[in-house]
Amino acid sequence: MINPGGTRRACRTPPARPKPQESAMNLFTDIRSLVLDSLAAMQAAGDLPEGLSFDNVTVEPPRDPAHGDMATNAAMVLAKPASLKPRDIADALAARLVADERITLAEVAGPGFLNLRLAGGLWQGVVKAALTEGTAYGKSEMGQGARVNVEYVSANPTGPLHVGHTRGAVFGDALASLLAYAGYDVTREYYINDGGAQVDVLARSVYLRYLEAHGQEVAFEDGTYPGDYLIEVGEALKDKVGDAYVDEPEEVWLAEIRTFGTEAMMALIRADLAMLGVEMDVFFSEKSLYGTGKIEAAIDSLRAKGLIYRGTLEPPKGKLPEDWEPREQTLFKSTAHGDDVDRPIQKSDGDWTYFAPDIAYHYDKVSRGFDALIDVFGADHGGYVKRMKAAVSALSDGTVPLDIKLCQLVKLFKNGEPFKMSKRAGTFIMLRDLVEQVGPDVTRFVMLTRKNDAPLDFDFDKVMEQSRDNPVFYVQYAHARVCSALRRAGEAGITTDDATLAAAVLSDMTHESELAVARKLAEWPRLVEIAARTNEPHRIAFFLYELASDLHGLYNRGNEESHLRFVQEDAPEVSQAKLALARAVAVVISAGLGILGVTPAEEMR
RNA sequence: GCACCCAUAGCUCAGCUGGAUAGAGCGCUGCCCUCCGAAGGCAGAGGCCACAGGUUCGAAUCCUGUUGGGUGCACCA
Repeated sequence: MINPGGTRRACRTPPARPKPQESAMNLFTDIRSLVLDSLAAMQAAGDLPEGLSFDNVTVEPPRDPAHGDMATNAAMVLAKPASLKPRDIADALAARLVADERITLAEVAGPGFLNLRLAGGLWQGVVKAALTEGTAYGKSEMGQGARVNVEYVSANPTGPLHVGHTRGAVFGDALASLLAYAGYDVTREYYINDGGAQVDVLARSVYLRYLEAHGQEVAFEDGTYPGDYLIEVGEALKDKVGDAYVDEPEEVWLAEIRTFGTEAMMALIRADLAMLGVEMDVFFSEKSLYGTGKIEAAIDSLRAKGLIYRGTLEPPKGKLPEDWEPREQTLFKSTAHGDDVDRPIQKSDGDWTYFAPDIAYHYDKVSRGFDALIDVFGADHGGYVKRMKAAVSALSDGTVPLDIKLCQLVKLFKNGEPFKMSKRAGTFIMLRDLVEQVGPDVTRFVMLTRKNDAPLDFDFDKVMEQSRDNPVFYVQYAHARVCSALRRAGEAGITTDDATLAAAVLSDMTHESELAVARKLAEWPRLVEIAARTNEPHRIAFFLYELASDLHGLYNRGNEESHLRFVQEDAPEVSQAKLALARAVAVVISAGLGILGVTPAEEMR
């Protein structure tokens, strides 16, 4: 619907073909290298002592663009270890920097900042990089191909996904894409909790629907799932086995129906995820850990490190549970790896606790050779973080970092009023309902406009609104605007393919509104690295919003100053220069939205 | 009682490895369509960055404590 073809073709941003040697263009790292080289030269000349660490030297965008294009803190960071005045270092550094053709001005400001003004040609380089590299402009090599496992969703296979799962699904998926973009080798993984008591409950619930399919009246008591989604599972079971289980006791059918039901639920969940555009690389079954010696192997590994023992835990402080009694259990000495108390891995009856298979699962991940693990949990699992980190630390001897990202709750609103969800009243909102109502793009983007650890208000009405109030439309509108301009230019007979635009001369691009856009574009590769380093994909969403804002500002400026317009029918070359910048914005928006899993609109309807 | 997360404009939120005069949106006030898409833009008002100490050239950011809110807390997942 968005993409009927024809002239809009020119606007699409295909993933750039892999380049021979990925020469990731990043103006900030380029200039930082220049600064470091200059500092080294100062050392060689005796202006700076030897043996200084330059690790804390940064080159970053200044808070106020009036200060310059970039700023470095080098003088302030080095003043103390070098026993020199910041001002003196800054002056000497400035003298060396301006000798480089890329730096037109370097002035000391404030407590010792060095503000840099860059040669105009550098902006041309940024635009050109975006146009020739396409959405690969901004890719980083910081990951160096390290293997990262991102586990997310991992909802129990007992029913369809609801809104709570949606946030984790979107977050995990965007994080995985972000890390891939930053040069990591990413595996997206889902842990199926198909080994515990809750799948027995599922099996019994399916059995009731099965009896119902045979015309029996059934009652859903406490401890069974009454959801309608099991009706067709019961019917499917009837189709498969006929009346074979109708009058049989649980021992006969439980195991098979458990498998049958779990598979049906996973099919449902996969379909839900597909609606959101989420595709996993690996579905890992908890059940596969049982009876295969895998749990025992993981525990043995810990035992070999002296971290398993028999003991009795202290009762929790404060309110004592009613039925508390001291028990001797098999414990994991998680306190040796930063946990608050040791954790039981076996119940008093000898069965494994839920923690044991989780240990085994993470042991498996470590064994598969991942360099880093990331778990995405709901905030209600916050109390679980320390023991899981302790387990991975112990299992990998501290060599494999585990980062656990907690996603806070999603609060639904309608017309500004909290939307109460109730399973009984049937007003519980499922992922499917949400996506069908507002679409995958809106769902995904909105879920990413908040830090993962901050609660999220999701207002059905606001999210459908097409205004600046709604960041999705705001960003997509910017992209569509560029597409529109390219279309019009095409109609005016101006050549607008990326290769032509990349060659356009931008030398007269001097207006502040244009420079603001160029600076923002230059910041993209840097932002990608920051977002990847912190595992925070929301930074991408905020960046895109700001980039869109700069683009809209420039566009509207063209209404007052016609020389800024993207399309000037009587001046094809000028148009191409303007369009090159605009098109570069579209490319970066396209790349950013690609990471978030949102399709860039070529036209607003 | 303990642990983890959070506290920034009237409201909803950004804020990078500690950096300059703390930024957006909404709402409020006033402007901009004979002008490339006004689904947009420009300008203005609005702050004790919860509080108190500490670290340092420099703290919304790091540390300690306090207050207020969320989540979790043996034998369930």
